[in-house]
Formats: sequence, C-alpha cells, structure tokens
Amino acid sequence: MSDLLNKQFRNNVYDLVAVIPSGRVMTYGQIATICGHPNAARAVGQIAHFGPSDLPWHRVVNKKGIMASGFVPGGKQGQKSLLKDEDIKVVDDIIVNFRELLWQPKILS
DNA sequence: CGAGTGACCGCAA
DNA sequence: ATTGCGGCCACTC
Repeated sequence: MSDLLNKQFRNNVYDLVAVIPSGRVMTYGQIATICGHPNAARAVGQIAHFGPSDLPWHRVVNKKGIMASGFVPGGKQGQKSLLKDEDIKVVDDIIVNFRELLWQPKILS
C-alpha cells in the first residue's frame, strides 16, 4: 500500500515536472502540494536527485527562486544557460521575474 | 530493520 | 528584517 502511494507520489512528480512548459519555472513546495503532500518539498528534491534526467529539473527551483539544482548536467553554469535559453533571466543564481515565470498548473488531471 | 542524509518550507525568537 | 529550529517525505547505508 505505502509502496504504491510512494510510487504514485513519484509518478505524480514526474508527470508534473514533465508538463512544465519552456520558459516557466516551478517550486518544490508547489509540486509537492499539487502531488498531495504539502510539506514534502524535500521529498521532491530527493526524487529529483535520484529521478530520471529526462525531465526538465532545471526549471524546478526553490521558493526563493534560486536554482537549487546545480546537480543537473553542466552544473549551475549549464543550468543558468538552459534557463537563459528559455528567456529566463538569471542574476546571481536568482531568477528574475521569478514570480511571473512561476507556472501554476490547473490541478492535475 | 534503524539511523542518517538532502536539489525544502514554514514558523518562532 | 534576519537568524535558528523543527518537520515533512523519499532514498541510501
């Protein structure tokens, strides 16, 4: 049972991250909340760390709008480049207009 | 099986 | 406003 729930949570996170459009960012807390675990932001980070690299983790940042990843291929440098490549301006590792770029999905289907 | 870690968040002093 | 602490969840040792 618990295993299934854990798996579901992971699957949810994967799905959500995979749906993040280019030029948009999302916070761990937001993802965790939408997944059904409001305070499982840390878990999202763990899933991101051990999860597949097929997903745009570089669009996932912490509540401060700072790139917490740094673990993505290329390190923070690559991360910043990727974000900039998507019209996301980053200054001092902080996303500009982060509030505006924050993508809020309309409830998981 | 038990304990520790971590790409976090929120609240209290 | 800033700093410190706890709590939650998943994964590894």
